[in-house]
Amino acid sequence: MAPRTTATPNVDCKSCPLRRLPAFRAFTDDELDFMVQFKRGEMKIAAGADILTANASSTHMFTLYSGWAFRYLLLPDGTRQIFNFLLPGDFIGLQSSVFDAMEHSVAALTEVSLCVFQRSELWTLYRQFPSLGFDVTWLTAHEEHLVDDNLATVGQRDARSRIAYLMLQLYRRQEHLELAKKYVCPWPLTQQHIADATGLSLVHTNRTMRWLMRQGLIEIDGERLSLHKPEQLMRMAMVDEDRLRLRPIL
Amino acid sequence: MAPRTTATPNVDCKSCPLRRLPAFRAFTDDELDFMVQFKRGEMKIAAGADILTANASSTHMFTLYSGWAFRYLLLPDGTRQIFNFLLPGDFIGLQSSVFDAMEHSVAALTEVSLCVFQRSELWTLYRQFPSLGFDVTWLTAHEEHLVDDNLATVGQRDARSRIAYLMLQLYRRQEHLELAKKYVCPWPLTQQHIADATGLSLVHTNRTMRWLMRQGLIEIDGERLSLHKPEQLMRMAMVDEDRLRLRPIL
DNA sequence: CGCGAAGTTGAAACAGGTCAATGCTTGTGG
DNA sequence: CCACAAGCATTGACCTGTTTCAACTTCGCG
Repeated sequence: MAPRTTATPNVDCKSCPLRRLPAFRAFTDDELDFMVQFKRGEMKIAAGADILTANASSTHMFTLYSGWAFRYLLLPDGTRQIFNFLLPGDFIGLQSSVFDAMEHSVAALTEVSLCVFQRSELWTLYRQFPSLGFDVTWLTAHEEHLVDDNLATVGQRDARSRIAYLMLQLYRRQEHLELAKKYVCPWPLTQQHIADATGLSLVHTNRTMRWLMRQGLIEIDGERLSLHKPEQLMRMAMVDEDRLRLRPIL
Repeated sequence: MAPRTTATPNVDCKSCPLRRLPAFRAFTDDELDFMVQFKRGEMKIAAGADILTANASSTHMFTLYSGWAFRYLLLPDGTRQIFNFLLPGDFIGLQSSVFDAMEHSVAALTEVSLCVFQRSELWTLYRQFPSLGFDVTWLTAHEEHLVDDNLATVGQRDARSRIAYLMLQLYRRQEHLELAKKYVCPWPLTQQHIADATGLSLVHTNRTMRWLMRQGLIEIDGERLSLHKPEQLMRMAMVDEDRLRLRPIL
């Protein structure tokens, strides 16, 4: 599928179902009015395609509306580090707006739909709606926090722990968005994605996942992940209960 | 040395020598006026002491004025992951302002002096000076980028590469601040810091550093690091020339 | 002069990486 | 409808980078 931009939005921000989720803070009418005209359209990207490419400057920014994406970097030796996975409501491309260009790329993991914003309008947003400017900072700080967590995972945890951690984190985030419940969630990742996110080799990722399955801790069937013993997984992954936050969405 | 706050600033923002560096963007008079009254005082923290502690909410934010600090997390099993090192001009404690509390801690690596800001005033900053609000986002995005790099390093590089990378990065940042030149720079880190930042064991960190020294690639004497063959180090660390950016400072 | 923090080194164990082969789907074109 | 290719998952055998344990040194400092 080719990327496609629709000039006339199919979804009006004011009636956006994503925005209505209890996970997201309510906007004022003025803020919503601004968002409506800030939004430039919508766009679909096929699974596997890049949304933004490292070192290329883009004139657009996006909010992920549906599907999964991931931020990553290709190193000179050909290995790929995935920094984190993006779920609906996540903002994409801020770095390319704040600096000239980004140092990393963003790719669609599944087919993805995006709300499109004009980079040149970002400054207007800061000027006219300080509250939205603050939201942009919030989202950036939040994403940094996710990367921090991933760094702690890759730096300090062993293979079992890393994979358990990743699964718990992605389950939690989906649960928060009401995309999952009862420790069962969509799971579009290949083992290669998991390997690249956790810094493990593909082979060892496979072995470790098989081990987790044999222990009856997890189960994967098709694109569906079940966490069978969440408490035990959490102990293994050394995660504490982490508070869910009310968050902004653009 | 006990933490100490001086009510009357010794350094007026308007004549701040740090701010004058070519690395930092020039502020307008209005912005400077605002900063003067935004700043609440100064503070010194002894080497080794925490500046901010995980899960504790602080009413303050800081700009690092002199010395080194680092952001870190203690995992339940006692290991420590250092997310990144902070140098003069870096902003500290945004996460604790944007969320309720931070998930990580920040410690002084050397003795440190800080400019102190009131968290409750942050909102005023966004409202009255969109340009400064944008700067806060800039700094947050920039820090995220640093963590991204560190994650790619820990996830994909081997021991030699990780340590070479860390040294090059810290040299570059110091050079940018005119704290170093000719591939020689201050180096207050212990091997334990390096180990915790790179996700290596202390012993292996030591062996790897010795190896780098025996190869004549680096030299450490006291608190001074020399990079003897920067091109070779860069190849080993797989770093490309990275552009230096004009950055804001608060 | 002695103590603690930081650095150094050897030896042994092991977690995880690499290489290589195999199987299982799924889609596609003849 | 079958054959074949391509992507993904799986497994064995072997190898090595890194960890662990333990000892010993060096240095700064009270």
